[in-house]
Formats: sequence, structure tokens, C-alpha cells
Amino acid sequence: MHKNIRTRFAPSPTGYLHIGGARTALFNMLFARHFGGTFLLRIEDTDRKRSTIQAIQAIINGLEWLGLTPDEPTVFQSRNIQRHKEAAESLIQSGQAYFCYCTANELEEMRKTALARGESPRYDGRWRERDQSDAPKDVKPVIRFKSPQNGKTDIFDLVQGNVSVENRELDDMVLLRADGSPTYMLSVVVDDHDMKITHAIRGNDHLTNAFRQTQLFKALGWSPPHYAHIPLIHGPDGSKMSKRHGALGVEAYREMGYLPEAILNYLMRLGWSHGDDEIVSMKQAIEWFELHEVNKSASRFDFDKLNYLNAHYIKSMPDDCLISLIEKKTKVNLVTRDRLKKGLAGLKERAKTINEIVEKGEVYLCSRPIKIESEALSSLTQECLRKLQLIATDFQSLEEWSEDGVKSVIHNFIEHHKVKMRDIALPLRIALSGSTSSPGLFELSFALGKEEVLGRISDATGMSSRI
RNA sequence: GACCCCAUCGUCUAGUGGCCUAGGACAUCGGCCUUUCACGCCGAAAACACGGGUUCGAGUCCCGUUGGGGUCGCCA
Repeated sequence: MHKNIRTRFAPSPTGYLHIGGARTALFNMLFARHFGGTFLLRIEDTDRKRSTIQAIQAIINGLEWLGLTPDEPTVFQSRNIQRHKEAAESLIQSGQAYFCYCTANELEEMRKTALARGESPRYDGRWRERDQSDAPKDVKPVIRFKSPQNGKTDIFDLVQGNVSVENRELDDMVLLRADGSPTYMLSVVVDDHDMKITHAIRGNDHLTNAFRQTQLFKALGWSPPHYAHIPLIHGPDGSKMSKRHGALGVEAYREMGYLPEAILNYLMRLGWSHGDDEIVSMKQAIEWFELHEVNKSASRFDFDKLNYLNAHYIKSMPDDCLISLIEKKTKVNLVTRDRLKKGLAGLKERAKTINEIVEKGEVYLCSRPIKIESEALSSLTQECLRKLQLIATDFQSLEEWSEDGVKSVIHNFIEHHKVKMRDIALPLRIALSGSTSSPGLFELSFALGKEEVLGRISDATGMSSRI
């Protein structure tokens, strides 16, 4: 079972790569890599009307961003349609499929009556044994699978365990539409077989599909892959994930300033764990991942934990990488880049997202005169301004501009003028950052540089005295 | 509604019959650190859905109840 493992992520390109899909892809990759197998991507685009190239691109980009790139060229299901049709034909030949001439109205009625009788809405099999000569001329038939009526179908799911259903519960599904195109149910089976997929790892919403697919595999004389239905991700309130809950495309997470490492780490811990380990790299995950250790129950999406992980990976990211990410989100020039670099250590400590770094890093990136928050401005008393002017002259005479140098200037100031740290820290912070909350004063001053510090102090004293 | 699946702190989870007076993490609350905001450190509160069995012994096995989810398309 561990030889030549082949897994696939098989999304339909009707929208972005959402967070649940990303996790499915992750688990497929983790499992394949763990056994030195192959991870594939198959775009399920048999429904041409709903598939878009934008969606295909979004899925491929999303996977690439997360580092979940397939090991072989992407398979487009629509290119295998001929094969799917042949499979349907062969089932007709072997008497395991038949033409059905029901109209949409007839089907609608069948569902209603079944529902009324307290049964599942389903096709009643009326064309199963009916003679072809009865076929109405004006109706194009679909091909339906003649599914077994007796016995039951078992699947041994690697995550969910042994699951079985009575065959009579399953109606005859459509294999080929009236227009001759194959349905998902047929395509998946044929492609999984042709691609030599050994393990179908997908969302739990496919669990009941596995029964029908297993029947189809058998009818075609093939053996089904091992199935693993991983639990779904729900919204924070336990209901189905909505956009509000984080059911966004992965590119939305990138825009919000999340790191792929954080998302991957967060996603892998949803339903899977390795003892008490919380911070897990892809390398470790590949080494440790086992399908039978995946939980059966759905989990809820939690932004707090994602934020925590993201903050962790931001802290451990090299400065150069961080700066280039910041540069993608905001304008940085030669001068501000230098300031940013000097102040980055303090910024990293605080931020939960890249966007937060950009926001907080604005103190280094903005140019004079800086904007001062009104609340901060109102705490700048005349006394504050006087102190600012005084300390400006002290800064002026500081020759070697270093963090320690700035520190000693401030400490000396406190001693000479017999004031508390707060008394000078607050006005200085406001003058330099325009806010009552900023990075540490010493590093802020140092990173800004002497000229900028003196400039901002002078701006503040000038501006305030005019009010 | 029918069928299928699931059920440990608010959340993610550890736990595979005795090591569990249930462990870790996020969030919450308190303290320390501190020039602000954070970070960090220390501490607290917080769970085996319920009811029956099986067993010397059950969070762990079985059954039922309740609750939640999924599926029931000529969508995937």
C-alpha cells in the first residue's frame, strides 16, 4: 500500500481556491510526500458553462503561493471526455447502463412523490428495463448507470472507518448527459483510474459519493482507490463557512497579510496533530503525517489562532524577506528603506500580519511634516513643547547617532531637568510618530536618524505653537 | 424527510480500558517586565453532551437519546 502512492487534489474551477480546498490539497501533498509518492492536480472542468479560466488561474496561483505545487503537469478533466464517453459506452455494451428518456418535468414529479412518501428524492428507474422502441422521438436520452439493487456497498475509509449503505438506497445516476457530456461521477472514476490514483483524499462532503463511485469502479472492472474523507471546516459558530467566517480565496489571505507558512501550519492542525506540537514545519509534517491520525469530526475556523501563528512566523522571518513583502504593499524609497530596516526588529515583535507591519511601519515611511493624531495633539501642552525644544538642542549636539547615544541623551535630560521618563517620552513619541503608541522610543529615534528627528520635533513645536 | 457521518475546556487538540484528581495551544482573566502599545515570563478560570449497559475498572468498548454536519441535480 505504501508503494507508488499517487494522490490528487481535484477542484472544480468555478471560483477561487478557498481555505477548505487549500487544506485538502495540503493533506494530499503531505500524505504523498510522507511515502515518497506523487501529488497531482486535476482541474474538474467537465461543466464548461461554470468553469472559468480565471478560476483555474486562481487555483493554480493559490497552490503555488502555498508551495503546494503538483509533481506532474496539471490534468484538465475536459481533455479526457472521449475516454469518459468510451467508459459509458462500454457499460451500455455490458448491460450495466441504459438510455433514459425522462423529461425534466417527469423527474421533478418523481422527486415530489418520493418526498411525499418519506423517501429520498430519487429517480425511480422507469427506463431501466423498458424497451428502446418506446423511446419518444423528441427527447434526447441520458445514459444512466444500472446500479445494483441488492446487497450493500462498503467502503473502508482511511479516516472515517468502515462505512456502508444499502444498495437500494442509491438510484441510477446519470453518466452521460443528453448533450453527450460526461457527469462528474463518471469522470472522476475514469480519471482516477487512468491517473493511477491510489488514494482519494477529499472533503467529507464527498463521503456519500464514494458509494456510487465504488459501484462504478466495480462495474468497469477496476478497483477503487483508497478513500480518505477528511472533516470539513466550519465557521466559528459551527455552521457552514461563509465569507464572513473566512471562507475566502487564499489570495484574500495574502492580501490581509498572512504568510503561507502560517496558513499551512494552521490548516494542518485542523483535524490532525502530532502530540502537543503546535509549531510544525512542512518538513516535520511530511515526516509525521498519517491519515489514520486525522480526526473524524469537523473543526471550526479560528482567526485568533491563525493570527498567533502568523505573528510567530513573522518574528522568525529574515529582515530582507520581510522588507520585500512590505515593498509589495506600500511605497518605500532608499531613505525610508534604511529607516525601516533599522526599525524592523521592533515592528516584527508587535505585528500579527504583514499589513499590520505596513501600518505600524508608517512612522518610518512617511515624510515630513507627519500627520499627528488629534488625540495626541491635544496632549501636547506648552510645557511639552518647551521640553521638546530643550531636548532638540541636546540631540543636536549628539555626535554619534546610535540607539545608545539617543538613550543617554534622554537619560541625561531626565537627570538635569529633574523630570520623569514619561514627561519627555510622551511628547517625544507624539512628535516623532504622531501617535501615543509607537515602537520603542530609542529605536524609533535611532532608526529615523538625527536629521529627521530634529525635523519632526521642529515641525511639532512649530505646528502646535500656531494653534 | 430519507440515508450517511460526527460528538473532550469558548476554539484547535492530547488521550486507542488502569499512567486522567483529563495534558498542551489559541482566546479570556490576574500578575511581573516596561517610556506607550505590544512581545516575553509567571499564574488562574475553563471540557469528557445525556442515559443505559459491558468490565474488577470507561473519556477510551456497545446500545439508545439529544445535538451538529453532510448527501439526496442532465453541479462538482
